[in-house]
Amino acid sequence: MPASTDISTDLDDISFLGRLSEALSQRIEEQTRPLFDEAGIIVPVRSCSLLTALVEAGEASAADLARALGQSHQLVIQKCPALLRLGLITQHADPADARRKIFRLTDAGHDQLARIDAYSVRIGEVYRALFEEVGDVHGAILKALKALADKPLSERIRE
Amino acid sequence: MPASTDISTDLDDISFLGRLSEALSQRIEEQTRPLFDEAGIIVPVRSCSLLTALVEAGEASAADLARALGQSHQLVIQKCPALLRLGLITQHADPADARRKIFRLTDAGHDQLARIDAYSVRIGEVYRALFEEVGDVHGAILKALKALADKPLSERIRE
DNA sequence: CGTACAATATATTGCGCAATATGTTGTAAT
DNA sequence: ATTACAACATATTGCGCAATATATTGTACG
Repeated sequence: MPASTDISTDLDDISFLGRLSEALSQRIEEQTRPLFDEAGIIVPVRSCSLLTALVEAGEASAADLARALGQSHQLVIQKCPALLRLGLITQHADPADARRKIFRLTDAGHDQLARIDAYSVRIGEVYRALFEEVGDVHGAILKALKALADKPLSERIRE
Repeated sequence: MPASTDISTDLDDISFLGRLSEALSQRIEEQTRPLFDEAGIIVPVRSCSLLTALVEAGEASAADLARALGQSHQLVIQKCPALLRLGLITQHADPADARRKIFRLTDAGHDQLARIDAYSVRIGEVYRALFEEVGDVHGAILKALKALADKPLSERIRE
């Protein structure tokens, strides 16, 4: 367990917001894993979206999935071996294009997605309640992301 | 450069907030490094707080720094060799306790902190302006962190 | 004194991601 | 047809962090 004590909230420290948001990310991930374990979900938390994208596509290559997810296709390829080992996906040669290898969900993969799906409504409620409680975290982060994309810190500091 | 395209904002996905906050953390870090390079700051972005804690303490062991920073002392010890190599800190035996090794800032280390310090006022202004623009991101994240510490996701989902 | 235990430092290993490099196969231009 | 290039898959390497294990030294207590 990471040391989850104080985090500097000093506005003059350029990284303080980075540290805070990273801490939130970690906390969510570390609270998700036990939840998945209880529910018999063996999918790596970081690969859920991959499976979701795959079920939506029916079948897809690593490059397809990467495009769908906005990730690098190297990252997708790094994640796939674990999913293959867990028996959640299968890999096939593409008869039409020898470069491509096609992934498909197995029955076990569908089962896992169904288990995840069983939580989705409740999860939506939980997050909405959380935002009610603490304010619109995700809206705020989205806006901050966009603002920093439009005008990076370096530019802001020069003005 | 990480693929910085779309990120799922689907509330029903338990990890969406984790991904969002991680993206923010990454964006800040990747915008900080070039800024540091311009300013002749060679400190690893993630080790700034370590140097700050060290200058405040005057001298400190890895365990001291870990306590001050709320990090594991293993992590501190992992960061120190790089700072030693960069000539920013020195390591000394503690005459009073052979277990402890004491770190001190070198002149170069003080110089680096001075360079960082030269930005701090401006950085505070930039963040305040950012929060004016997009809302109180850091307040929201802090509250979310606290809320999840008080009542974890698993508990919230069961209710 | 000696024995258990606490505190410290450190090495090792594993995980997830980024970056880079390589090799293969399709495609388009000449 | 050859040549160049694009797309794809994959291996390798490195980074930062977490977790574990180990060794050393101090401390407290019998």
